[in-house]
Amino acid sequence: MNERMVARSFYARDPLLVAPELLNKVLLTPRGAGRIVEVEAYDGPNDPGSHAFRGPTPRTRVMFGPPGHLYVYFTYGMHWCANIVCRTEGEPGAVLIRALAPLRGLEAMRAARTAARRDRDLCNGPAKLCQALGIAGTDDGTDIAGPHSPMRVVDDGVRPPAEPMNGERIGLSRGIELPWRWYVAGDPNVSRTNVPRR
DNA sequence: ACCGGGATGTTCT
DNA sequence: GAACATCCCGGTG
Repeated sequence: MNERMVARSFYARDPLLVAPELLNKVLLTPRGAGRIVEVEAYDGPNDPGSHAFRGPTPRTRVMFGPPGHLYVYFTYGMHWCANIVCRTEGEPGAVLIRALAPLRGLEAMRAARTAARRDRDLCNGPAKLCQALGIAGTDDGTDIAGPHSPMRVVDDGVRPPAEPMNGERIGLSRGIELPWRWYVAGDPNVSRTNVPRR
């Protein structure tokens, strides 16, 4: 199947526009690949739920850089989560990848995620997919939009859903009222469906 | 199925 | 010292 790489200009926009358009695109890594089925937008200085809300810190500096790079952060003392940086240098914004439908590298994913009892548990959460694909702190700042990036997003012809599911983001204490989570209706790899929609 | 609590350590107040 | 863009396990129904 024809795979077209998502260009940097795609990411150089408002994360609220980028997020739903990432649905059904494919995240490619050296370890495996998966179709993006759930995302959340984080709107930088306008968003109390964003790590960038209070300005840059050593941890969040990548989010203030150019678009098309990975912002990978460590949380709860054991988990990594991965975002794609949006907008442009000095104007932070990001899209958190929350779930993938595994496509390739299933054996490696199973080996990396011994707690997963079924394949749908391999990548159905932001930290799970990082564990499955081996994404960690060393990947913070990785360019995923360069001509030879080993990690990148491709469009394989499956279009984003015309009417994605949409609702409040998960796990936040601030900015929870903003409906900036999108996911593919009916996909079994979505982390949670039992939450408000609109 | 649903719910509650513990794990585990970096980041920022 | 508290918060944390989470996950896993063991309880109950």
